[in-house]
Amino acid sequence: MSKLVLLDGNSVAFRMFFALPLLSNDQGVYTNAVYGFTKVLLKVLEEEQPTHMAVAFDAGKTTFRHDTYEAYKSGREKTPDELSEQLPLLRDVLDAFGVQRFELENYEADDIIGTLAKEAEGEGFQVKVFSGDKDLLQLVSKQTSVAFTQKGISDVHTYDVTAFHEAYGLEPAQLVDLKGLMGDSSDNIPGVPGIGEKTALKMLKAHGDVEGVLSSIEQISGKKTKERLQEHQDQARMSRDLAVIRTDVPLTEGVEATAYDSWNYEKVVELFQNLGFQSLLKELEKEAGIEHKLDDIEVALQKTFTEEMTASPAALVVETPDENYHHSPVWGITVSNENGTFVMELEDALASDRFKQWAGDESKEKVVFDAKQTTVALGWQGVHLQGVRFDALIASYLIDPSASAHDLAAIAERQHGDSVLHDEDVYGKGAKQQKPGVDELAQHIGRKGEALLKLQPVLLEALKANNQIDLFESLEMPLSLILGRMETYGVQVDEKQLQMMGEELNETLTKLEQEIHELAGEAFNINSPKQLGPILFEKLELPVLKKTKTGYSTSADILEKLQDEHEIIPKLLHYRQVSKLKSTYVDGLLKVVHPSTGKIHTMFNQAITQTGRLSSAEPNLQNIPIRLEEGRKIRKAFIPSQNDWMILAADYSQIELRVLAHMSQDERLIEAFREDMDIHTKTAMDVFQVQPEEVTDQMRRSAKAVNFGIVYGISDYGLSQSLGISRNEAQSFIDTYFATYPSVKAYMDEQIENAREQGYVTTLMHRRRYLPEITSKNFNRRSFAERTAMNTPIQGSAADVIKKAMVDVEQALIDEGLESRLLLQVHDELIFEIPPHELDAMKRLVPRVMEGTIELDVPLQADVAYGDTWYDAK
DNA sequence: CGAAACACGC
DNA sequence: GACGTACGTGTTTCGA
Repeated sequence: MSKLVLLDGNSVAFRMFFALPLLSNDQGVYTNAVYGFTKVLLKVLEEEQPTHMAVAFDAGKTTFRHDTYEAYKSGREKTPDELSEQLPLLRDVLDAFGVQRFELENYEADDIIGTLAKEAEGEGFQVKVFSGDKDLLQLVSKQTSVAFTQKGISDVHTYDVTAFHEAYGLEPAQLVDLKGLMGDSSDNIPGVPGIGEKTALKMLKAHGDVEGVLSSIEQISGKKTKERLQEHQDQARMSRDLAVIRTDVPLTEGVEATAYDSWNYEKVVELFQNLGFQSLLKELEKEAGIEHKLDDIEVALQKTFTEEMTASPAALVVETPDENYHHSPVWGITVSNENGTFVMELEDALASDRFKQWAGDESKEKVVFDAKQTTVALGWQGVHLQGVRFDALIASYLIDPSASAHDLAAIAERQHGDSVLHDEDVYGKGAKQQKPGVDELAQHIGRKGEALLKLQPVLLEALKANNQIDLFESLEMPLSLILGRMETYGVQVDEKQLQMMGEELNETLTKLEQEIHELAGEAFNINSPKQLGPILFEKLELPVLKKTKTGYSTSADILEKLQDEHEIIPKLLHYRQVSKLKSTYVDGLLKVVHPSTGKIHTMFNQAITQTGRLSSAEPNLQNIPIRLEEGRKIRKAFIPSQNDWMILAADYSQIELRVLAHMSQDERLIEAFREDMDIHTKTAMDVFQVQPEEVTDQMRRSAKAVNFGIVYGISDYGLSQSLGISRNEAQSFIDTYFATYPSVKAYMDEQIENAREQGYVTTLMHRRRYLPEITSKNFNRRSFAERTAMNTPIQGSAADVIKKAMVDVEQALIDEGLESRLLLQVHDELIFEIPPHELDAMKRLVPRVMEGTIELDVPLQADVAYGDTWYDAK
């Protein structure tokens, strides 16, 4: 059967413009709307497989609708220049794809679509319309369905007759009558004042259409409604007419001209190159099965580690194909220096004393990508690596943490075109990963070594230009070695303890499961929100407070509001909590215990967060439960690795707010910290203007939430959610806070100003975060960038401080000849294991070093706790 | 295999 | 007038 796909060009481009960040290509032309439009087009062509296709555009400013109603679509904001300059490009896109386009003076795109759809229907076509707004829904019929993009590119809602009935309870043709009565503010269609969607729907269900309603005014209930209908009869008729999509537009060509065959590969490639659509080009190549070939480089496959390989500096690659370098095999080693590029099998390298000596020689300079991975991977092979001077991963991350893919291939591509293939393209991914033949492997990892050597001076220059040499050399590089040691050393886990807890949790789960099924009256999978939703909100008829895009929301904050509605709720909440503990923390941790040592070796990612914080993965040891006692018990399973040793934890008190006090120079905040006051109580006193003894729990809770918001850059909405208050109240809290601490306000404004002027904000130690969206026309994007501008210097500087403390603590341990070991970092907290005889020394040393690592205008404070397990270090 | 929903920490 | 709202990691379910 023939299938015609019709796309509303302006409205899709408009949606995409606001949905996507303001991208521009290398000539400075904005391309986000074109990009989004192209994505939609590609998707439509692939998924719909149309035999016929056309895109309609609005032409000119005025249409026949303005003849009947001058104010049609008035009051709309002018199309931003950034968008209108993209519209001509859409035509190039369509031409390259060989898609017919239509536009006609005096008519809107909607009318062209209506006309083509009608004609196609007459010829027995199946028709599908794509648009960014709902006006076109009136075209829905047996043969025609209408899809509109909600937000983003992938979120598309399709309406056929059935779906339309379900959504509106009307016939598609009645949509115009609906608009006739209720109007449409976006098109400035007046409708009947005072009549909204509810009333209009009710009347239409009873009387069919606008005429039907008007001729039975007497039967309409409600005096006001009656009066309004009487008074605005003509306006209702006119509004209805305005909403009607024409199906008789005098097009010069009809459906036969929209026949679609396929697109021309060369033309599309050229177009994408001009527009700078790298990712789309890649997709094209993949689909066309075009393999990315690079010219072979000269690589020497070595059996022995020769003298010429020891030249300094050298790039070193230790190829670990699995993401987890603690367990990954090593597929090969590259050394690249002035004498050439050399690749060795691991076994051959390990058999070479000269290699081990070279690796351990501090004076032999090594350039690597991911110093921690390289050092740790060699460490597991019994090779002690020293002399690592430059880590391209960390350099790239410091230069711009947002540069999404910090993999060598991507960095090399950015700096000097593609010279390294992506691991995925060489090895395959997931279950399909495979070790290639020696020659292919040698080429691949040889290229990595060469790229590294070339990259190093370029990245170094960029670091210099950013004033980040000190940050790089004195903070992040030393830190990466420390993190590597922490990871390799690992944390001891009491497996028996975990297993016991697992059994207890299982019993609780079985019991709760039974009770929940009983209360629900049927058995179902409690872990499935999709099954749980209907049970709660249909079967048990609990009030629906929030929906997700796929169904009912059953998240904890919603369930908490339903606590008293049904006794199943508390049990559900408990079930969720216990099930999380069991799966993530008991089973999850047991799964990653190293079989021979009984230890857990996490990986700290030093190059991922946008603020400069670390993250931890496989397992994540930065989110072990603490808030609720039941979960906190998990910490009993984290124990010292040697008999009689202890766990010692030291955490900074309010480090972010102290950093804020220092950077903003706010006198009240500085004073509060100098006098060591409880900061939330102090904030409550200042904001509510009360004496210390008048601060209620509620006041302190509110103040704490506001401080939390300051630290994490949450919005008025976020604050309102966490306090369970309205958005307005939340906003007025924030306003009062800023009025109370004017220097903080000034500081925040200054950060936003910085971001606007330089494009980025910085931390105490020159860490950087770019915020291009600070100038976005999209309110959300701009607001988010503004909050980020305020928050990143605070959170990022706090991250700087604790990172420096880690470097200092490690040095102090060496200087003092202590055996205590740093195990973990949890953002504002350091965790050690210590021999008992070092307890007194560590109790003094750790806070002293942490507090003294940097001098601010407020004192830093670190509190120490210790015990036999992590649980007891409280 | 990837997306969505949910939950844990800071 | 609506937008969709700290980050990062991990588990489970579910549909392609």
